[in-house]
Amino acid sequence: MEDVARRAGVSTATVSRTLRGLPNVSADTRGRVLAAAAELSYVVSPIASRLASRRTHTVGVVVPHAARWYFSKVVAGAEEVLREAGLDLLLYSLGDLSARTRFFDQLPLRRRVDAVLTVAMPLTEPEYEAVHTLGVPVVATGLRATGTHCVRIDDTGVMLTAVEHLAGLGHRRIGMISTYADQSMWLPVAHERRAGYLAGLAVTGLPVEPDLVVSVPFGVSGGERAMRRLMERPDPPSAVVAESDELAFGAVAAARRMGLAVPGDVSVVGIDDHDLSDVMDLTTVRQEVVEQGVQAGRMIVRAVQHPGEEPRELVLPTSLVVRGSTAPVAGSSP
Amino acid sequence: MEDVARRAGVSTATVSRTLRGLPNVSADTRGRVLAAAAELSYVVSPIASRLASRRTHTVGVVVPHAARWYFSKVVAGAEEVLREAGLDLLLYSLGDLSARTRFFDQLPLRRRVDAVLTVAMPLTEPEYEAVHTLGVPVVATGLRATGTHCVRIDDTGVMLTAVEHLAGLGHRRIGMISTYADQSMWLPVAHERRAGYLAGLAVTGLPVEPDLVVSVPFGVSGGERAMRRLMERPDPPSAVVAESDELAFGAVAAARRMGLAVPGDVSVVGIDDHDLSDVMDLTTVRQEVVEQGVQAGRMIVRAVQHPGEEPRELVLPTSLVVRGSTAPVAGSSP
DNA sequence: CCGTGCTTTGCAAGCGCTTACATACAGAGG
DNA sequence: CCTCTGTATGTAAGCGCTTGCAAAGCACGG
Repeated sequence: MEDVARRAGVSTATVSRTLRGLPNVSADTRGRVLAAAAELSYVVSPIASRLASRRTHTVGVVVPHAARWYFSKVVAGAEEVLREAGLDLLLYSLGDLSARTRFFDQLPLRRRVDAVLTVAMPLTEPEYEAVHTLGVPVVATGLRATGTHCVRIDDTGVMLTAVEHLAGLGHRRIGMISTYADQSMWLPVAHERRAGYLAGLAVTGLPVEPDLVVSVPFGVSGGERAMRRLMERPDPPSAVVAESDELAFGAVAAARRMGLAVPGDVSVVGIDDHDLSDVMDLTTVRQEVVEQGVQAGRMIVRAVQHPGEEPRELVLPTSLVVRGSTAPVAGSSP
Repeated sequence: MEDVARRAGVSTATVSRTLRGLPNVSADTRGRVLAAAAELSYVVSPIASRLASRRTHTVGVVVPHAARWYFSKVVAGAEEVLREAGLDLLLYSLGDLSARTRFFDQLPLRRRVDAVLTVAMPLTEPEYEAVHTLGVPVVATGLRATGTHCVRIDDTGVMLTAVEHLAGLGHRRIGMISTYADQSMWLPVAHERRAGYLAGLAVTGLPVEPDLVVSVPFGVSGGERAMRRLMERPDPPSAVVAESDELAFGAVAAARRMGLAVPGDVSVVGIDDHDLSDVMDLTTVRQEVVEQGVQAGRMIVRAVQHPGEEPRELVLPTSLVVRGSTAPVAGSSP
């Protein structure tokens, strides 16, 4: 920077101001500085500038599992807008429980970030407090959050939509594939979607049969297991809603492997509109995952610029996508 | 840090040495310092330490498309080992061509990283030079690289395996779904896999029919389009290999939508063993994608610690996974 | 011609660490 | 008892920026 200053015939302070686009630099000076910087192909050292300005220009993004479809989409969406805003993104993938406890114990984000983005991470009370000792704004995606900004979808609503769709096709006995807490992650979402399922039954006047809800670990193989459990019953349901498309994929596969036709013998609907849902011909309720990341990124940027604003909540719309995995119930009037 | 020093009755230099685990600190002092740090719940400021030590402790990871299956897996694998080694990971998702040119023009990694990891990014000569002006070690995954470390699979070998499998089932006319350069990404991989396909034909004594190779953009819908093109021919092939599982998914879906049974009318094999390949019942050649990330991460760590070592190349094994999308050719002896 | 209020620029003190170098001290060897 | 090594610690000079404050320059009205 000193070289640039010398070449432009100004002080380093002026170079600094110019390069950061501060207003109180004359056009003439600005030109000389920019020229000098270009000639020397100089870029400021972000590290030095962070130390001096006491801002990290970094946001911590913590996800349960970076490689999963949902999370990688959200992260990709957020990455784009954060980079645009000049913020670095520090990814923490918590993976298993031990990584999670270590993370919240040691809080490696201390002194490293200006904001935190949690992606579908329900925080326990102590975890919540731990994060807040960082003293930086927090934005949550993927679930309802209190006390922080958040962007999410209507998790009960999506399930309600799914059930209504099936009921509209004449299905009277609808099973649900739910998940149980894998390390207490996702818990609230599972809960809300289950509530949506129940609400759907209520709205359409169907009876609740608790045995028709089976809970499995998240993932394709969980979906398979759940489907098998449902369809091996003496009185299997004629339709099944799954908490997510990946579970639904497993369900469809399991049904076919059991010799059942989808949707002939059983209809299946998922939630997400996963990249492969079209290929699987899966009826689903679409959510815009990348968009959630983008919006979360915008919230982060706002929060970094104006800390201490009222927590804002953004609920993104969803929509039913009807494909070939659902059909009128067998035996209904043609 | 000063507070810790005072509390432990030593100088900040000693605190620094202790906290970084340098050897020349007496056990007694070490204990006092650690205790003081713990009591004050002090952690060093990574930023200050980076400025003073002139090392960023950060590695730049550049990928074409962060949200895609392959890339998010590699990144997740690398993230784990880099974090373990105390290195931050700075993700650059290049997305489209304009982002890419901007990236290599401005080189935002300047003064930011101690190493670079490129994931399945064939670099043009100028791009290669640009990256090398950073003066840091570079590791490439997903393709053969010269002049830098790299971890990859045998891209011609996987395709050879796929073709041999089909030939072994009696297929004599095997189509291939290839990709064409979307922004010159992936180019070399596509090339090598096509070479593997041709090698497979040669080895099994099958004739080359250039029309049986169709190139489409990467993705499920590309696979669909390609399959339609192949199967609408007057003389469609009895089997198809796809450059990747995602293309194969599209191919299978397209076949079914055309009323063709898989594998009854046409066998399909992919490359990857994607998370959903099992559910799609797709025969494929498995590669360990997360493991590639892990190994690349290890290489990065080594390279950061011992810069200037000979470029190393690591070729990971692959294996054929036979599922239900391939069967003996119709009309062959039962 | 001088005081005022702007805008533009420079000065210099940090930001919170690391590290070369100097120092102190303890035991070993003569 | 004294020098010689080697280890343990302290001193202080940076690392490369930002920024509060002061100074300088300028136009303007009185």
